[in-house]
Amino acid sequence: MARTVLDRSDVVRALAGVFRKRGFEGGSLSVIQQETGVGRGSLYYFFPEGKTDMAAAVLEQVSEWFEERIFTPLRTAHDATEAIEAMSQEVAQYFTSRERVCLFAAMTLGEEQDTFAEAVRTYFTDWVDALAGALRTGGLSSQEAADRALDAVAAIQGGLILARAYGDDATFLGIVARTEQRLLGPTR
Amino acid sequence: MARTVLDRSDVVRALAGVFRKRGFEGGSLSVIQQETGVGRGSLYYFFPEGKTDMAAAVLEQVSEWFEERIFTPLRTAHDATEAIEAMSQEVAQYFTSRERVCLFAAMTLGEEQDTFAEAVRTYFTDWVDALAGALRTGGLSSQEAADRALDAVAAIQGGLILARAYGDDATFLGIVARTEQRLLGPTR
DNA sequence: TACGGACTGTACTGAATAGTACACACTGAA
DNA sequence: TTCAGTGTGTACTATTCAGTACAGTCCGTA
Repeated sequence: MARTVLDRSDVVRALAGVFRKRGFEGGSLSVIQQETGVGRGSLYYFFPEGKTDMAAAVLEQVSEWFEERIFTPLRTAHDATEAIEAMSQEVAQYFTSRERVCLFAAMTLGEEQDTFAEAVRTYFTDWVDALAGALRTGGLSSQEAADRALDAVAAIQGGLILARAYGDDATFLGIVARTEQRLLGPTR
Repeated sequence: MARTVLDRSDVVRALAGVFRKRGFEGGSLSVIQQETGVGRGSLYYFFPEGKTDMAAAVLEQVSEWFEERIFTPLRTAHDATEAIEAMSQEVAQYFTSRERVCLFAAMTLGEEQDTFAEAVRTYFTDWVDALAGALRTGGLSSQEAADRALDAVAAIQGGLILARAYGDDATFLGIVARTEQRLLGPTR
């Protein structure tokens, strides 16, 4: 009976797509089955705990991507300006190619809130802290760096909401560009 | 059999609470019944189309609140600074007393996206346009006003996400305060 | 060739789901 | 005191849901 053989990370990628489109609660097992082409058997083989396991795996994959492409570069940067420009570019490309949805932000809503509270907090604090570190490297005070970093991450997340509301990438890209300017701008 | 008699706006307010806590998909009819104390019969009496009707009614009520307390004051303001300070205060109080959830933002996710796309777009454009108008009154160029207004609304929305992620109102209030400063700050 | 582990599809179960039907109860007006 | 209108609670249905069970299949190794 077995037809196509997939490995776990393929399934996780497919799941991420479903969750981005339909939300975590909206993506029922039947929908997941249909849209990923992965059967019920395989789904429960890979994720014995069901949907919760699936969401955790997806979040972990997203987390790894950000760690590798955003957080670590920010942390190890010698040139703050370069690092922040790189972040903007990566972020812009990442979200415009993924339905303009941040799955961690989506997990702050609804029932699943509690289940993933810690993972969500870690994701955002990692981002904010890494960015603040780069800003301090660039010569900002600790307080100023922390504030700007927090504001920047908020602006990006809010930008995604507006981009979805407007059905428009340009809005998001504009926000990211101005956020970058503000991060690199002079102290008041 | 009938016990308590409610009117529609009470029910809508109760529904808003449920949707904020559990999300739109998460709030099943049984949960809604239980948490609002409104029976199935009444629910379908007030909202014949079911959950879609309920969500529409909730969004309309939120919309009216913002129109009255935020958008109209911004539009009719003579003193831009005052109007923007008032907006900050209203927004801060509104969201901290409502689970830090913007229901319109929540509707940009998941299945319900398409159903309410127009209402969501209207809500955000109304806000951004009203704010941009106030900024122009304050002496900013059209372009600068539009950019700052968009960035401010994005910052507020992103601030809500971070506040939920951190389980912390202070984060949100800080973001709102700095957003206000940026709105009122000098042109570069 | 045989065998075990990794993987897959399908048929099933009990619980929960949205929505319907309807009898009932209050209220104000005639 | 009747009556219509506005609500309200409950029992019901058909559907969908997450999760289980299990037989079947492919692949690498010996």
